[in-house]
Amino acid sequence: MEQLYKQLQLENQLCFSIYATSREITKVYKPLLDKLGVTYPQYLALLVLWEHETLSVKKMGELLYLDSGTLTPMLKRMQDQELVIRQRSHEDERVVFISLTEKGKNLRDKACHIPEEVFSMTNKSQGELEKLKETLQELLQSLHTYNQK
Amino acid sequence: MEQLYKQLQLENQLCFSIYATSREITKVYKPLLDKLGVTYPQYLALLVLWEHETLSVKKMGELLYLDSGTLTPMLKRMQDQELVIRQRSHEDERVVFISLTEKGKNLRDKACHIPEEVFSMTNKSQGELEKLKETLQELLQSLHTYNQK
DNA sequence: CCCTATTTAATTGTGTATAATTAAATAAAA
DNA sequence: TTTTATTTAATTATACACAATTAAATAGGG
Repeated sequence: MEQLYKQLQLENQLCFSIYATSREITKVYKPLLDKLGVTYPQYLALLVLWEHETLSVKKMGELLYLDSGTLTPMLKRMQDQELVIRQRSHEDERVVFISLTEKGKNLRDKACHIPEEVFSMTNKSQGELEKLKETLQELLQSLHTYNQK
Repeated sequence: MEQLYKQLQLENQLCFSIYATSREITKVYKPLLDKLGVTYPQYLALLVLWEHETLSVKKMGELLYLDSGTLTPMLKRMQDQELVIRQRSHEDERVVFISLTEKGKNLRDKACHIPEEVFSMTNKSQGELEKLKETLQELLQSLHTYNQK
């Protein structure tokens, strides 16, 4: 039983180190994203829109692992800020396409230097972070596949 | 500029792989924690209480990297479920101590097997996950120190 | 063609997160 | 001792997250 209790110690929880690190990263981004007027999840939406130009809500949800309960209100807030346009498909009225406004497109240049600024806070080498990212992407795939079943 | 745009691709974002993995892990825990009647953040609170018996809200916040705006309402919900007791310190009326009820203590035995069940979903070796945890703990420390300044 | 199943967003309700403010209590300085 | 600064929770307001449900539209089978 002692051995089992030991596995419940906070210090031994990989899940907690991921959970806490994720929130600390969001805090590092905060002052940088405040300059752009967006939150961290909104920044992720911009990343995929800068890459894809136009996306359905469903496709964005697949890329970001978020569902419509999260995306719909968030994208409406981004529409209010005139960062994105939401329009229903004519071919299939169930589908809503999201695209960038000029204002949304222009934020890309202001965001360019964010990755290196965040990198400088980590005290880690590029290689170490690259390795970490790859391990997490594999883990993410395993867990996501399991959660889909 | 192309090089800078490339760094904004979702696939190149370590931050996103941490963020998405964290949420997928929470989903893996969901059915296991439903049996105990708690959420994932509530489970983290139980982990530290099982280790420390009694804690102030401040101390719990330091351990979990959460502030009173998150903990106060969460601990009130846990009190409503009769998992914890909240009582103000007599020495310093600003301090609120949190301790476990019998019901809260007893959940420990039901939680014992959760870590190994989650482990089995990862498709990774113990060693690989241990290494991942250590890297993340170092990163967490760097980011937290930076966020405190 | 009609019925059923599926797909897709939106909505609703609950539970975190966090910044900013408030309020109470303690400690420290003048 | 009186004032000032600090500490600690609680409160408030905003923004995610996600499960579950709803509603509309499309697709597929008979």
